[in-house]
Amino acid sequence: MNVRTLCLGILTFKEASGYEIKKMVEEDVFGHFIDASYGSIYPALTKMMAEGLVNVRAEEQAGKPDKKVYAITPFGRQELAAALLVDPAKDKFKSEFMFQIMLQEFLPKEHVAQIYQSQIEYLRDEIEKIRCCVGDHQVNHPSMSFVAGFGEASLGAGLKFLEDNRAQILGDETPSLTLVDGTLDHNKDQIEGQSKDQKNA
Amino acid sequence: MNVRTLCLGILTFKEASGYEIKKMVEEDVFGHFIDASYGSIYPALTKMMAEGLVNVRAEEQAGKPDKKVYAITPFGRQELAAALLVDPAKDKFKSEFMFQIMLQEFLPKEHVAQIYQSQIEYLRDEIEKIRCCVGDHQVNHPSMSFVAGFGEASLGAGLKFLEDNRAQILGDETPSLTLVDGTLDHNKDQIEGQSKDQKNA
DNA sequence: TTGATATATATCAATTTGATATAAGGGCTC
DNA sequence: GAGCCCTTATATCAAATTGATATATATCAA
Repeated sequence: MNVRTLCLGILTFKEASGYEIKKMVEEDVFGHFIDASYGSIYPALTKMMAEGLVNVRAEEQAGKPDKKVYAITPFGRQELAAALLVDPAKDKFKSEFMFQIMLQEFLPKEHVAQIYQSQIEYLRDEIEKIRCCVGDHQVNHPSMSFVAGFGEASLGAGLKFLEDNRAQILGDETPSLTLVDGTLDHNKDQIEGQSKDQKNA
Repeated sequence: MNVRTLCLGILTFKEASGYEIKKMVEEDVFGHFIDASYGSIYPALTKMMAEGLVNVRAEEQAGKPDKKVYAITPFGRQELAAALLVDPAKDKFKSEFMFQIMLQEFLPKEHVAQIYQSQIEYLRDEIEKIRCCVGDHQVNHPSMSFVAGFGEASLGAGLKFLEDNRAQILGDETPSLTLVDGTLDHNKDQIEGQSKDQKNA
């Protein structure tokens, strides 16, 4: 599946600008199983406009550049339906965190402890975001709550595993605290010595 | 993280050819959280050889082309350690299956039923593969069993969700086996319209 | 015998990423 | 009231990566 199909699919839920589509695949329920960058979204929309799969409405805005709001056309829906009628590709999960864990022997203990904690916090955040999505925003769409439920289940199980098997990787620190109320906080073996200005490669 | 780092990481476990590295990211424990294609692996190995990060040993084989077995050098290990000392990028999960489910209204019912069943079987296979990996093959490496455990937990929860929430997407077919202790409740009356079994591949 | 599958390396067009440029507005602080 | 960062918004582009294909041989099955 390519970015074209992805954009068409999103536009069936509501009309949107390229910028908004990007936000949706970053933050919305969509974000948990699809991905795309500006560099592919904008050209895809331009091309699909020329082909009549979408149409545009320029929304003038004080100061900011005009927002180009795209909407899917009947022809676009037709193309989408055709593009979807294939066996979906296998799920793909990428995790640099897991890669680093596999190679922990090459890393300072403090680094491993730090990324482990960050990963736990990241997963908690993601789960929280899904719950918010389902709560406030209209996840009236039945398949949306299904997809959200799946994400919550998977991420929840992963999080629980990380919480339960900390000792396997980090030796022992914070042994069994999560049982009380779920708020583990104090790492007696401090990580504070390290700066946290590491950049992604 | 790029393919270079990925190859170096894998080569710390054992020396391997480009072909074998590809197999490893396809089938081994690695396969559950990293990915790479021939088109990126081969050039990466060639370049890293020129840079002294790996070295090669040509293994002659009857008939087949010589196998070029790559091994990581001390300099390669040094570079790997440096490349790993960054905040890992966010996990990324891609699922065309979920995308199709979100857009099920554009798809024939039978197609949805078919991909749903395939997805369940696919997840069962993946979990089985992980268990095999841990069983026979040497997952002596402690972090390998950790990573395998994480995968099993996440995939297992996802699989259970699909099994338990079938009705939410497919209407009703194959209704109740998991209902004994399950949390889902509001399934009193079902539409018994179609009970065709679809076990197509 | 034909076809399919597996080992093995390699290339390359097409797609996609990730970073950057441009431009205006708002908010923060000092 | 200047400096700075963040957000909205579109767009481009080098570099990385994919996915498909080519080449060659061996084996197994129909």
